[in-house]
Amino acid sequence: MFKLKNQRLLTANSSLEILEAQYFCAVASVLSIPDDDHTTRQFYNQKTPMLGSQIQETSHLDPQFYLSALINCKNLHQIKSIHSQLSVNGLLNDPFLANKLLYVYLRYNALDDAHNLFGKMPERNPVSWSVMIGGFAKAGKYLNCFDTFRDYFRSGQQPDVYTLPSVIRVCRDTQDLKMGRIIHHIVHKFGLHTNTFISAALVDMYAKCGVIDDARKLFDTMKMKDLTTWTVMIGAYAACGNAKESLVLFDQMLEIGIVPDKISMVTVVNACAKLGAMNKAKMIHDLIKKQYHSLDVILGTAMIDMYAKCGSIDTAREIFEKMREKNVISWSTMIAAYGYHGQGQKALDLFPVMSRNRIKPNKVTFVSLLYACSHSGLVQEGLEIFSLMQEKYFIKPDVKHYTCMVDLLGRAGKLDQAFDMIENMKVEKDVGLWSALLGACRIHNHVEMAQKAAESLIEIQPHNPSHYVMLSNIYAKAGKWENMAKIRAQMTNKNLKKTPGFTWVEAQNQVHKFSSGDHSHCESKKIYEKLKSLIQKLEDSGYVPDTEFVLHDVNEELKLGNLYAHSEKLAIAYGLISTPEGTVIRMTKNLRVCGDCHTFMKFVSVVEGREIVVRDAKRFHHVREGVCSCGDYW
DNA sequence: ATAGGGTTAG
Repeated sequence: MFKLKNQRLLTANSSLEILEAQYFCAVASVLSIPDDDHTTRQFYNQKTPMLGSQIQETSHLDPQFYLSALINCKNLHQIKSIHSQLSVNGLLNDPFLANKLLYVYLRYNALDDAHNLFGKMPERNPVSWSVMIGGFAKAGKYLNCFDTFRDYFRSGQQPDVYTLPSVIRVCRDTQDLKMGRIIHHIVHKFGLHTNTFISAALVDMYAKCGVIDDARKLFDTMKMKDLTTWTVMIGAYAACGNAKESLVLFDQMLEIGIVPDKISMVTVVNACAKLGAMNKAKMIHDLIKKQYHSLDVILGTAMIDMYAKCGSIDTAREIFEKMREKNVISWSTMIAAYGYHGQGQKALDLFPVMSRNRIKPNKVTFVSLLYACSHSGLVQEGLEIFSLMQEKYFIKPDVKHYTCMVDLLGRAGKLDQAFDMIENMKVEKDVGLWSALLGACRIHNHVEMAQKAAESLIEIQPHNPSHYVMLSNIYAKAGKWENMAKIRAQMTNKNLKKTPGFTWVEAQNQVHKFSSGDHSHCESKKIYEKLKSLIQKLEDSGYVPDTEFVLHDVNEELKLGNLYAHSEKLAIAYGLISTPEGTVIRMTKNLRVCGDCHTFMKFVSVVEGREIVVRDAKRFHHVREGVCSCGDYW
């Protein structure tokens, strides 16, 4: 029998039970756990078969015992309790124990306690330093991290494979490319470039600092590439808008026999979502099904997003339903999916269900909800959500929430109300916000307000040609030729040229990329012929293209190219895809915004009866600065 | 003992 602190007795019969009880008593006394805490007791008992043999009656002075106690700590209070006992028993001199204590403090985000301990540690070895440096890096305490790294350097130590990844991580998180390159230099100087931890961190750093080519160069020179390295590179391409290359790399990785884990699956699923490539999506899904019985939250959420963006909202919902654990991101993803599929009411319906499941909405959830309202014309509902968010959930609207509201009000024709909202908001106004207003002005032909919006856009981004084109078009429409000339002159003076927008289409398991007036595709001739005949069919049935916002002095061919740029994907689809008659065209983006394109799509779907998946050009990073005329609506 | 990669909006 063993006695606990509060003198209650614990009975044990078999030798194993004696060990269990012994272990539990010892742990409980160190951690100040009451002996009637059954859950905790069960937890420790489970560990007993492995650890029991190490436990002795004199465990209070046994470093090994404290080590396991530290590993099993459940809260900061317990850690502090151990800390003081280690201190009393003079065990802090043991670098193993002290380092573990330091590490555990950091794991519970007790940065100050950790730093304190670090300062008082009688003996600091390289592990202590790397734990502390890593802790600062993870916590986002960049200056502290660099300072400690420097001190470590100065204390006569060399940078090593444990400290450098943390420092490189800081360069990544602060987007400090300059420092990143310096560290890279140091890595070479100390001959550490063969370490995969360091190289993978460097590849990641370059990628997240926006120099993807440097990342790739380093990646290509690496002799030993492990799964993490591949994952970093695959994710990097997806993030910079070249998701196609992500999938190429993923295939290469599989080919050389590297088996993906959940994290790399998430990365490639994300790439598929960005591409909107349904066939690829299904292949990845099969691969995942083979390897895993169930989806974890993150992988499941990524899959919901992927299927929704590839056009299959139903499969997205199925996965959502099947997921055992769902967090706020899973719910927001599903809500957003209904939003851009134009099913605003279904998005709204999910909200109370989410609350019933005790998931607290965050600001992104509300962006998704408001977005859903604006794309389904649910004005009243949107206004209600907007005030609910502030009054019940105490979430302050940021510029994205306001953008949804401006979009919502603007599309509904309540332009003055939208403008008032912009005037009165206390958040910094950005490009997206003014673009939303401008879009609404275009729909409702409000020239004066459009002018204000375009001017604001130019003020924020004086070097973005698309804003000048917009303003010029607005002046042209209003017959303000002098103003228009001025704007055109400004464009010439600043040497601004219009950059094309891109679209992608997936046909027969291949992803094709197009831009306006682009003849680079190998089937280009066929595509343009098909396009021409489609346009002819359209015009025969009374379709009048909207030439209003095309630059006025461009030649006819360019004009046509611009107007129908994004029709190319239809054309290629008709040239290359064969699907059963009567299948409807599935869009990943709600179409109700533009009568022209909608009419066009509907018309084509009736005439041709084929299925394609079209992706929204605006989702791609390198398109963001471009001008998409018709593409805006797709 | 200490180090690198993952999910939602825009």
